[in-house]
Amino acid sequence: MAKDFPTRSENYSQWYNDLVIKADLAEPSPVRGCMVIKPYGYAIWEKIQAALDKMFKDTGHSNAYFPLFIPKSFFSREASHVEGFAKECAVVTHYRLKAAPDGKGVIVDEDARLEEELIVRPTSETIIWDTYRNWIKSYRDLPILINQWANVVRWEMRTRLFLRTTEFLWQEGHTAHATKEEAIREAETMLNVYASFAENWMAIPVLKGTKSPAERFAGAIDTYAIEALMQDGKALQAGTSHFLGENFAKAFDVKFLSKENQLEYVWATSWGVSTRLMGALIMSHSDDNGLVLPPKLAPIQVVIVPVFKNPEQLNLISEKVLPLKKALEAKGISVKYDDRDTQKPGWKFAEYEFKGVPVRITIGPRDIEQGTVEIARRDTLEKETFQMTDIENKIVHLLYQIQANLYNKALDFRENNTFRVDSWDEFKRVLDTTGGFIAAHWDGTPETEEKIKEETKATIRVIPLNNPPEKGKCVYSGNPSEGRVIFARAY
RNA sequence: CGGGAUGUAGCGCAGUUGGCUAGCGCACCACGUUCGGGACGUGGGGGUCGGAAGUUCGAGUCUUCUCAUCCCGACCA
Repeated sequence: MAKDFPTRSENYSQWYNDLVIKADLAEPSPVRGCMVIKPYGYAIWEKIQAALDKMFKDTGHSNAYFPLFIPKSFFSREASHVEGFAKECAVVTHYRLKAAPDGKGVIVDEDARLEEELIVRPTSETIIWDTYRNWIKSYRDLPILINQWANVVRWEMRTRLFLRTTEFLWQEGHTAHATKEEAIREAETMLNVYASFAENWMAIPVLKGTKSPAERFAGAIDTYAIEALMQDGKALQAGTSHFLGENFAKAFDVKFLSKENQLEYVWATSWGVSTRLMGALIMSHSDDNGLVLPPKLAPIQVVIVPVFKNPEQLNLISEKVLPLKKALEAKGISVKYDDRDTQKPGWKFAEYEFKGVPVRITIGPRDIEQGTVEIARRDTLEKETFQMTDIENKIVHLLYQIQANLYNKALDFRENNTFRVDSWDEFKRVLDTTGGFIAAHWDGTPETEEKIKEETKATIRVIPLNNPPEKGKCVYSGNPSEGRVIFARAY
């Protein structure tokens, strides 16, 4: 199925696209910019969801659900928020169709025009803060710590499967607090949740930091983000957490009476990750043989492929495999025993390799004779033959090893592709050769940031948290700088 | 929304200066031999050539219009 699969060095974006489609993760749909997420891809998303959902709940949050549609007037309430999203909103103007006069199909019924248009949510701050107004009267009602799993729509010009689609799935947390300090702490907590998820589950090392004012979320006082480096040297924003200050409370008139009987505005945060994480996962670990999945997020962690010539042989093999499968499952491992006789072993090897299954066990007549199995790992493509005894503990250990190896490989890659740069020529040279993260001095002005973006397409990805202060000269303007920030070309 | 390209079977493509029955590879179906890294042979099914109009005895091929997709820019999680 994956013959004629391009390599990363030949054509990285073609490699990515083909990988997504041929590994059965997702495919383009009849609707421009929207994708169909296929069962195998959705199974990975479900694992991501389950892990994150638990982390949200462990940090005190509850799930709720708000409407898909937002009255247009809500958007004009917070000035910078409108400005940020106005250009990419889908708008519902009518609520009825009717038969076309010529009898061919249906047309929009002009008599069914909505008095106020509805916006398909690009994000839910407005409708949620409009709702919170009624929920919050006293400091006793705070904090509110809510998350929702939802789909949103942003009418993007150019789309790519998972990385940027018109409709995408995500979670958005929206919290309300009595004090500024508590809200900031919340935004930072969630950034740490995201970072820890990325590193421990996705095996992707990330940089934590804040965004420059130009890259900030529309309506935020401060935007925190985790940034990952992809194999082609481009950065990918993998999650954001915003401190929204009192902006939305003021826009939607959400006030509470404090302990001191003072009427005060509520402090807000919002934070989200999307199906874009799937893109990050795919691009971080996969190779020219296809997808590579970290065991913790692989829908199938172990696949068992029998090698047989006839049903009698298969029966002999199954007698060994079924107890092994049970033993592995008892250890919480998801196992697929592919005993189909409609595909050849070689075909199955290639298939599961392409789909990134971390561990493959092969059992054939030879093994039955010798009491062995062959174990192949996807990350290194190594194969080894082991005695059947105590094989389940070996597998458990191997899965841990693979998870750790993928993280370390990705970390090595990032470290080898992060450059301290002090001259403008070097800055441009790095971008045009290897790409990667560039730690450079910046004078702190939006003008310089904009100029750099115009000339190189590189943007400030993050101003790292706990950035060590370091006096220097801006790589572009030569003006004084207080510390290095991270530049890169980004997705 | 600018610049470039492409639409022929599910996918990837060929199809000459217009010519008679539209082809190839992969995939699919049947049978047989195979089965420890994407098997082979034989036979088979599948097309209003993106759409509309026009030129012509005759259009996949020429003309006009139209729609769609992809790439490159501006915008973005």
